[in-house]
Amino acid sequence: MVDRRSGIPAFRQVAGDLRGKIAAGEYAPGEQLPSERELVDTYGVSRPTVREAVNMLRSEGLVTSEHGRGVFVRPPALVQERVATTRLSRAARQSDRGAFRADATARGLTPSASVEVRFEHADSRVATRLAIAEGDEVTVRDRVMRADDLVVQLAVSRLPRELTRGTVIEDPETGPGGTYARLEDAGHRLGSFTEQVGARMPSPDETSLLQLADGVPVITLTRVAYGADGTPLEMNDMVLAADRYELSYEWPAD
Amino acid sequence: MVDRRSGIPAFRQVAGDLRGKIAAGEYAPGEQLPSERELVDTYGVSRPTVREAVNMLRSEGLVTSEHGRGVFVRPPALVQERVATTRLSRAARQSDRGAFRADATARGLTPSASVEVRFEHADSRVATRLAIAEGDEVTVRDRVMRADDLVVQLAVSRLPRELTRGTVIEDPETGPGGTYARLEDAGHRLGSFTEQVGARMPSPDETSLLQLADGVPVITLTRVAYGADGTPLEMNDMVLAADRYELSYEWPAD
DNA sequence: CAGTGGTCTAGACCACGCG
DNA sequence: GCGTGGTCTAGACCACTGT
Repeated sequence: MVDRRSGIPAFRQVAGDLRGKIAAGEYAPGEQLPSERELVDTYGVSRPTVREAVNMLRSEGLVTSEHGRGVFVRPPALVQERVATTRLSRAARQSDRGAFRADATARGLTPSASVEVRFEHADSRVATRLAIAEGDEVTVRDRVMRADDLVVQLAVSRLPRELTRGTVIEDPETGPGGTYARLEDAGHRLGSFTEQVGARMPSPDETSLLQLADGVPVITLTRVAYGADGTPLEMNDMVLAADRYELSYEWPAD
Repeated sequence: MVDRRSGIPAFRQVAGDLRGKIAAGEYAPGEQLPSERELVDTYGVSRPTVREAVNMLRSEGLVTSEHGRGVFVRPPALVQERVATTRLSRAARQSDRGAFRADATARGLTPSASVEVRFEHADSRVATRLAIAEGDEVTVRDRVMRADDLVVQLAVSRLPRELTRGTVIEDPETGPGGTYARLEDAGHRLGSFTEQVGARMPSPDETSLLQLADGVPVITLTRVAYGADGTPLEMNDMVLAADRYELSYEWPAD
């Protein structure tokens, strides 16, 4: 029963109580919560009030609701670690068809990807990152990556058109080692990488593409690959489901 | 006006329409949306339906509502970049009082922090990361970091008690260069760092502490500092507001 | 079929900001 | 005082899942 005189809104009290019971393990992961109509009786509030409480928990990622079935405590997602430094090593590049395929195969999943290649003119952000002039032509590889038919990652890769003309980088299929291997074939030896990491809530498009549950943010990742002389060769904007990935970096102390 | 026969819920149509107008710049950043009662007339739906649409946009981080004032388009937050490799260099360590203070000062902000030191016994996660036995004593430094009195970061640092006994690491104030400098003073030369990055929605506690707007996730960051011989010296669990930080990493291609 | 969550209404009253 | 968002009710009907 909620305390009417406390000044705390009823739906917050209900949400807080349920949250506490989930944290205490009273409702275990995967377990079903009492139905909304039961909660109405338990707490002595109306159904919209109960629903507002449940919505709160959903947007925190604590529960999911399934139409016609019930509301369930979300089991902790299995995160997969993604170690940037080793997965992009030259050795890894030579052994397989790009880092993504290598990762998935190593985990016993069947990787697949839809690739679409197009060409566009650099906007200011792209021009800055690739150190080219605004309006210069860039090759864009737009990829949707799946593991066992579940979309796990979106990636948009951009390169100065000069670097890709006449290479298979302008084909959907780039062959063993992926784009980076083809760049090195063409004489552009890789020198270094940078990655910038952020997080935000997904757009509705991303929610449906990545099949995200409520309350799951996306990790945004922008990688730039530089040549041995420091020239930017490629930038790659990636979007990952935050409940499925954890990024890992390592570097020497000095 | 919503289309009643489309099968798309009314609140989604309203949310979609508003989202489109925000994306198109029809409602510019910082600008006020029409009041809920106006939207009721515009779309021909009830007020709870309008509110559900607005709630959707809030949990996407697109708008904020201010009681008694109105609903406003959220202006893009100013992110501050945080380059892991350079900010933790030995040079940076010698010049100031830890990386956080150096960052804030460089940006013209007044840094402050509340530090609380306590001792606890390692649970399985901590034991694994620090390569000690479960139950071993660890020194815990619990910090709330502020820039101009705004809380920007939470950090919980843990070290094996053996390494800190008799050092100022067990005091709230660790002096120039912070914990890492004191570890090196004690003969524990740093060898490497690892950082694991994830994202999730904040708990209610974090929301109020970090003064997070709706629809803003937090970035979780676990750093482990290793000695030159590979022994873990410290682990640091950090929580950052995702709309205020962007992490940056760089490493050589091979 | 019964039970679940999903959508929606037409109100009511409260709390806050501002002129 | 007036307009704003915040909270809450007591229903109604729909859509989906299971038996």
